Amino acid sequence: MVVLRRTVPEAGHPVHTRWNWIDPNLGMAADKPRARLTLNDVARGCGVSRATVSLVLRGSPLVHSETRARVEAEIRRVGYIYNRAAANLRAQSSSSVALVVNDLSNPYFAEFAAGVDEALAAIGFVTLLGSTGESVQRQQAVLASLVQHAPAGIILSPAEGSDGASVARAVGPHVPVLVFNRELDGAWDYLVMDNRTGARLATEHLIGLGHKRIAFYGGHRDSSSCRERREGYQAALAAAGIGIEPGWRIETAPTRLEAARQVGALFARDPAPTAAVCYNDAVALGLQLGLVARGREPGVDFAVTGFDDIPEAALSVPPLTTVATAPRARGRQAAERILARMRDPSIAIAQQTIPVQLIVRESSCPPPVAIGNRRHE
Amino acid sequence: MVVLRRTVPEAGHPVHTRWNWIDPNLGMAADKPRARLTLNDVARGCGVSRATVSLVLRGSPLVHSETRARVEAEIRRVGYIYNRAAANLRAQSSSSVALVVNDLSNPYFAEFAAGVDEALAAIGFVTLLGSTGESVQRQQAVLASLVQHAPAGIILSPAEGSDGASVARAVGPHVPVLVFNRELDGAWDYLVMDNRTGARLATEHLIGLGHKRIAFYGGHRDSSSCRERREGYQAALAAAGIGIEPGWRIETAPTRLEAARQVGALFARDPAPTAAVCYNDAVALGLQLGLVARGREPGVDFAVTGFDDIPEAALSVPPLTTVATAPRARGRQAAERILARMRDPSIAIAQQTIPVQLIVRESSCPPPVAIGNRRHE
DNA sequence: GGTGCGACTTGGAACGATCCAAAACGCAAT
DNA sequence: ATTGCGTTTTGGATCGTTCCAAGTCGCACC
Repeated sequence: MVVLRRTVPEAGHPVHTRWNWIDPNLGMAADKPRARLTLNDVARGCGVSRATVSLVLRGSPLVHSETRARVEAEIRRVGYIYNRAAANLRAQSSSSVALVVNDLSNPYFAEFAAGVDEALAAIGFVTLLGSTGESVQRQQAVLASLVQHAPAGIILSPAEGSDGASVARAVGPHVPVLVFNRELDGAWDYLVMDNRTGARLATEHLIGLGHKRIAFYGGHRDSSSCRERREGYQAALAAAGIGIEPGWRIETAPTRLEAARQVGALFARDPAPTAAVCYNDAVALGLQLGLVARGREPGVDFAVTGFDDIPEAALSVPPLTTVATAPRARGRQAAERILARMRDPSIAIAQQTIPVQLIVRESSCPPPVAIGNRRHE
Repeated sequence: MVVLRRTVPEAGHPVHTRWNWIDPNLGMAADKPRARLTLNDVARGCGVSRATVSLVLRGSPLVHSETRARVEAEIRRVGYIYNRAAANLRAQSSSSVALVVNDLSNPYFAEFAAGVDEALAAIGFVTLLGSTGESVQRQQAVLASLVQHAPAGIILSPAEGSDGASVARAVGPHVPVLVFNRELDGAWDYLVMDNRTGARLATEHLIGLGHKRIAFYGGHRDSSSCRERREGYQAALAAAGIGIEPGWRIETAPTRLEAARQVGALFARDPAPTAAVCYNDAVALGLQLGLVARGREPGVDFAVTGFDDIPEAALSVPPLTTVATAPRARGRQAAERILARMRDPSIAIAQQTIPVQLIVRESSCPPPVAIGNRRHE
């Protein structure tokens, strides 16, 4: 068996990867371990031709039912396994889709990946997984590697700071790409969440409860999803005639830990906000922890909303009001879209916007000053 | 482009899958969209033979440096993309590994998958993903589909209730399999956590703090990992001469929600336990929520330990004492193992046990009756 | 001026499937 | 016996790569 080992993942020129030369004979196993069975073996085994077996495998109506039965019996008897790579080579088709995510350990993407795989598996496709760990260099290497397996399409959630031109160069002109979750410069087929509307809904919900001093909490300034959510937040405030306090836009890494650490910034000046629209659920949960640590009670004297509706959101104390996007369904949708483009490459690229839904739970309470119907668990 | 659509995923006979017959000409795109470039195109483009280009691609020392430069320039110029499927077909080798997990949305497996992909990507392999959603039938279908892509090996975390013989039949005799996380009847290469030791360590830790009434909380009775952890728990109690109260082994689904719901069972009889060794972190976190809901304070008047050390464990209130198994490193380890067996199939199958480590945090406190140095945050 | 040799290069023949045009077969009608 | 026709079957050619044996080339040596 020949093994090619890649050395440097040349980030600059992903189209052409160099390998170490390894003498083919070097790793040769001494004994020939009875190669995998082929169409020919099956054909010989039951006295028909390759072509007939191939037709049987694909369920063609051309073969006589008697012949079919004989062939199927033989297939089962010898334990023949179809070689899809060979079939794809000849048929110039593919039966895989590549999924490249920036962070698999994020439960949101894990759910998304599960959705993609679910939809692909249903039609006999497989998912080629690539994870970039938010590194643009690894993303180039991963794309270069995946594209060599001739996937029917690529679903990409770009690493932060990705360059559209580099991605286009790595992927080449023949594979349809669906960009998910983040924006990428250039003309791409998109599947993006309606971040603005989501954040607007959450903010309007807080305004409706009586809040006037509302912060936007967490996320990176330069992340496109964060920017869009901030815009939705600002739009809602502007529409309600509420002024925006720049000091109430607090930047943190989008993790629970960082969000918990930065809570102090919310109360740096007087008057302090009475509610916060958070960048996502992780941040919101971190904020709740941080509030508790400072002696405040989220859902009672400070209102919090999140974004994503990750499984923990429903189980936190208090349960988190958030904006749901159903990542698994999104994964299925992404797979459907890439398959549609694969079947008809002439479909125009477009921007599909994912609808969002506000889920109201106990973390969003009226402001302490407002007297009224306070919900309690 | 020919599309084969699988109909019924025949669970019984996964070796031979039947497809609907679709007339090849039916879905034919009218315009021929300029096929992908091949070695031949590159060769013609710079006036050498296929063979030479092939040697250049694989970094062979046989080609003249001048020729190499010319070929590399041409490769870059036309944007040639290597067709690994064709290469694998000829070389009878493979550059992919299949990863089949029972539940991708579980952060533990997501981390594991990230580790696998990390290790594979480093040597230019790709990960074929398959997720079974804990369904034995889907597992058979997924295995049958993946094996057709001729992976170099399969890493399998079996769905609950898997039958070893069925798995062996679906996979065939030529692909090395590494079973992870769960036991599977038959002779397999294993990578399993040291569940007994982990639970024993946690239990001993609680005993060392002064607890005498310790429950085992959560998990399914018939899950092998749960059984092993229970055995470690029992071993520690027995070694300390503490009797086991059968009513303190409480069964729940291994989720946060279910664990939170069942808390009442812990306090059904008097005297009630003062501590609980939990099946895993999800259960432990659920238990903590349930305790709070009943007016008890975990880490102050009731001690809790978990298993897995998921990211949330460090961030819960109180932070969770747990047993760490470093899933990402386990993923890398699994990939290494499968690659080793791929390179030398004669390696004997074995059971590799993953070392575990007790991480002590604030959720494990001394029992309320014991007077002494109570830690506090 | 042949011979040998090292350094490169190259044209088929694979790999395991699909596709196509042609062949074989059975059977009824001429 | 021949023809025609519909149903089944089949042998190459092909997909894009790798491998191998055999090729070309330049040059030193006798």
